Amino acid sequence: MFSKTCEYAIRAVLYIAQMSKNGEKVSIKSISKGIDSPEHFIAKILQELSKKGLVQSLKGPTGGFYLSEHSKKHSLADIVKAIDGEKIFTGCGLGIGQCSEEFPCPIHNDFKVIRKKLFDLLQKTKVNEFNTQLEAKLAFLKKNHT
Amino acid sequence: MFSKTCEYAIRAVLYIAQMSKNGEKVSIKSISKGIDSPEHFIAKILQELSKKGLVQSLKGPTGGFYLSEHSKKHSLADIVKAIDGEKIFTGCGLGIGQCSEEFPCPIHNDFKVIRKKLFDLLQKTKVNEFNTQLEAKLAFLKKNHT
DNA sequence: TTTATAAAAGATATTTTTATCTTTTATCGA
DNA sequence: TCGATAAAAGATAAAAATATCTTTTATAAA
Ligand code: FES
Ligand code: FES
Repeated sequence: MFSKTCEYAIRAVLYIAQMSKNGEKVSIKSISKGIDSPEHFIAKILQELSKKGLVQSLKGPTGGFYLSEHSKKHSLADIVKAIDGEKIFTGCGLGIGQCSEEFPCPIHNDFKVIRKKLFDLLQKTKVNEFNTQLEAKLAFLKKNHT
Repeated sequence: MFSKTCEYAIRAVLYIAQMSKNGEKVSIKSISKGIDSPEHFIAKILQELSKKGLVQSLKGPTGGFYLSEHSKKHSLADIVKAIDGEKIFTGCGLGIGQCSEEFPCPIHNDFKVIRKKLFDLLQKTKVNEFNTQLEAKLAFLKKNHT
């Protein structure tokens, strides 16, 4: 569905949202452990998200990643777009050049409904809305939640 | 959503279904043109689908690809499983080890609904059900339908 | 001001996906 | 039986995704 990079990205942002909710900053090491991803790889991904303004960061001691008030309101769709692009939301399910009503692929009519539902879900979901669930361990960001 | 390989695979099978509906056989060259895919690449993919019994083939002059009565009843989900595996139907949307009710990721509850809808759509759709639409040019398998 | 820290940036490596090319095998028709 | 045809099989190549390592820069605290 999403690229691995994108999966890591979403999990990282949700992790940062939870861990920084009272103004703390979160290190790459902590994120890497918290979402079970390769440390250097998630660093690269966060660099990209930082450039695009989806997360904030500060260098140096006591530095780390956090979310501005604005960034807390970003949606999961924003992250997917930043990493994987728009294809999943607007592209043809069978990969013909362009999705269009005029020259539809065979599954166009059914597929566009599902694609829309996926977009709506990701669009309405904001990155800071899972903080309490994560805190209460009612939701998880990695397999080994021990 | 699907890999490029999988997109080609589905389009190829739909093309074969249409072109071979009266017992004709379809060459790789024809398929490659009909769905606008690299000739050698679609050959490899069809080899795989043939091994797995999703399409039939015959070598030699007048040879080519076709669908047995049984193969005509296969679903798009069967093709997706054969090429991309089950991940898209059963895997976690955020890529944590396993999707489970017990240790769900934050989007689990919403995501599983969409994943299910996608599966149901692909499962109920059989490869031979677009023959007349394709014939009538009401649906297309490539961008340049000229 | 110096030192330690942590992210940014840049370079490199590995793996997987996508694509191409060549040789072999099966089958048909002459 | 022979030659042409078309897919199967195997080898190789190119591109993209994933991952790692090293150096640089910014920042804070001592
Ligand atoms: S044309 Fe294929 S999904 Fe719209
Ligand atoms: S655990 Fe993530 S989708 Fe079920």
